[in-house]
Amino acid sequence: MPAARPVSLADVAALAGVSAGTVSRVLSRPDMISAATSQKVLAAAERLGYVANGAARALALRKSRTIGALVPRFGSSSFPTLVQAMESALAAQGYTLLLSAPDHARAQDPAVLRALLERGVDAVALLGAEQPAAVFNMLHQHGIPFVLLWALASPQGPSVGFDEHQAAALVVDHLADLGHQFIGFIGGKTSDNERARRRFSGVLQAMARRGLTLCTEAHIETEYGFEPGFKAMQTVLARQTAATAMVCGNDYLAAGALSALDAAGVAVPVRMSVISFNDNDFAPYLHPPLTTARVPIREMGETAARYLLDCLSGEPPSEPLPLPVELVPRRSTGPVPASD
Amino acid sequence: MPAARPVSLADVAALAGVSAGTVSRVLSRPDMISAATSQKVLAAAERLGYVANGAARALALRKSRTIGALVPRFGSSSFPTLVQAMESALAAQGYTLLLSAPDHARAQDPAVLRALLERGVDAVALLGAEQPAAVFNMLHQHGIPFVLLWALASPQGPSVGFDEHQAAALVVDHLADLGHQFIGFIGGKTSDNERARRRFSGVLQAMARRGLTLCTEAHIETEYGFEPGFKAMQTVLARQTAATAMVCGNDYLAAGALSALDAAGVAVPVRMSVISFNDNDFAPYLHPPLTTARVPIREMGETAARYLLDCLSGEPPSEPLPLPVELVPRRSTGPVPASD
DNA sequence: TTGTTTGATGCAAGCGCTTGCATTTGATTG
DNA sequence: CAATCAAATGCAAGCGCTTGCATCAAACAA
Repeated sequence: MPAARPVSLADVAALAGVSAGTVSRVLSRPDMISAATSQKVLAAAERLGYVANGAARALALRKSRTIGALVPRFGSSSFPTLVQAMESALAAQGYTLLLSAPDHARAQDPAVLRALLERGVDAVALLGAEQPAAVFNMLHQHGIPFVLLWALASPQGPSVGFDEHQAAALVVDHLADLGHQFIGFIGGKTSDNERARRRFSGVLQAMARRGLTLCTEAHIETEYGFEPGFKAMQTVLARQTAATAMVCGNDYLAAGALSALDAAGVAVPVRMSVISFNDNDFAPYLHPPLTTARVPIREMGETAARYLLDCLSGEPPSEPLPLPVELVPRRSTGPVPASD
Repeated sequence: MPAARPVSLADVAALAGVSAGTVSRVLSRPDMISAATSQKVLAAAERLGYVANGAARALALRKSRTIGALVPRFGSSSFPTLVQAMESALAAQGYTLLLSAPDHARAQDPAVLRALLERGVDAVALLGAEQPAAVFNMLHQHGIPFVLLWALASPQGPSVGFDEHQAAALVVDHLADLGHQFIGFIGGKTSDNERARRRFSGVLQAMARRGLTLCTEAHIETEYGFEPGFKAMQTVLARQTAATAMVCGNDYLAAGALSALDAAGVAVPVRMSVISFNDNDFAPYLHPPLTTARVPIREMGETAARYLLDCLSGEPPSEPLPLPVELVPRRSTGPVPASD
């Protein structure tokens, strides 16, 4: 039997024989109230199955203990991990994560942010530093704390991320140290993905620093994902390039590539090395286990949460430091094949 | 310069020279208002950068256009896909998903549901049919629509899911048809996972129906995940069982198992077949590509969203039908090896 | 012209909770 | 015993939005 009208503070107050104000205080500042009354009130609340009305509280308090996260669709990517880490860290402080996961097309739409603000979030986390001006305006106008995820030292605002160049250097140096000179790259679309763009330019720079150049025949831009990685690798194979190593933009692409290599009977790493970025959970279980630059995904989520929480508690948080990246050498990379 | 006080309806009204009520109507029932006033109001709102206060609206309307989802931590599993599908379907109708992802220990804690209710969700989706009575009580008392995910025709309430027995039959029949008689099983902990339990019993029943029995030597229960799958397979291998096929509780376990088999030099499917459930995105890219029973994960999310939305729009939704499962044969299964 | 009708707006009462301030009560002190 | 004080509680004013009802002004009919 659905309650006709949900139990309100006033109901509890009536049952306990006190005023609504008192009930409110029992619930939020128990030390202000005598033990005896507290008991009564708590008992009444319990008996009635009272559940506070968050909207009313948010209205009165002008805050909601809710944090908005604006992270594009996380079909095949590392975002779920990131999101979960945030959610987890926030929940520990009694905050809730309001998740907004627009598809790619709407990810940059200020209307999405607006929807989040309407829900009354106290702070928001956005993926990436490249947001339309309208977004930053709205944020500032509302005087709401925010943080940019997977970005580094952005002039746009506080960001939590890691050094893409460092990650790229890890990857390229590893290959260079193994003697590879002809290196290909399968990456995400630089045209519509800020992260893919930074990753690519990082790799390019790292190669330049080691006196290497990209094997343009073996360079493909595609969507992120297993299938695209598979296809891209097939294409590269068909081109019979000189590349002895492929760096992939992320582990999804790499997994696809490894699969294509396997299907084509190309031994990894004997005839071709494969390396990538992120170290997603499946990386150690590929064939062969994938060498990859571990990127601090979980840590980004946690750091972002902590930063926002600090903002809200009035502490003066300093901009989060870049998080560490690290090469995880596994068996998909090896010395350059003896030239035949 | 953060606005001292956020722009309110009244501010817009003042600027536009109308009453607050009118502004409200312009925003929600535009057809009630003359075009001229609408223009003025909209312009004023625009100029002020007005963003509605959702708490106030929720308070006045007694609904929030927010749906709560209670899904345990989704570290390594299919839940992100499910959640995203829901989010996506809800967003299309202007609803927001409020995600609550407690860790395993708290997943059953009624306090978590309570938190969701406090946030004023209009409906909620829960993972699994086995919830504490307190949870169902709270739901009923609040007269809030809810749906059970990944459950089937539960007496507890409306559920969206698929037939585990059918899925198990698909898997077992496939193996039986290939001539396997000695079959092992690596599954999740039946003691604390309702889904693992159903999966296991489904497999058992399907085997019985085909006159097969579980190779108990090759039966291991463990956590879900790559690593546990890897370890479990190693254990099975060490036991030198007669099993010629392993069914795994999900693709994560199977991927770990395949990796262990590969490391041990056991050819798949020549010397051992591996099959599992779910058809996660990485399944086609394992070595070898994994035969698995595809389970309607995305569809469950969408169906749940639709069901809840129907409830809220006052339509009399019928309990969702079981969704289809399907075997996806790939290369990790093959005929039983010639006995040596 | 005057009485009707109708569409467009204004008014004001909540929605349930928090909180500053006033009040009450019992304890404490001179 | 009266005066003083502190702790505990009640009161009531919002928080920003929606909406039923009253009002008002054109537009129309008579």
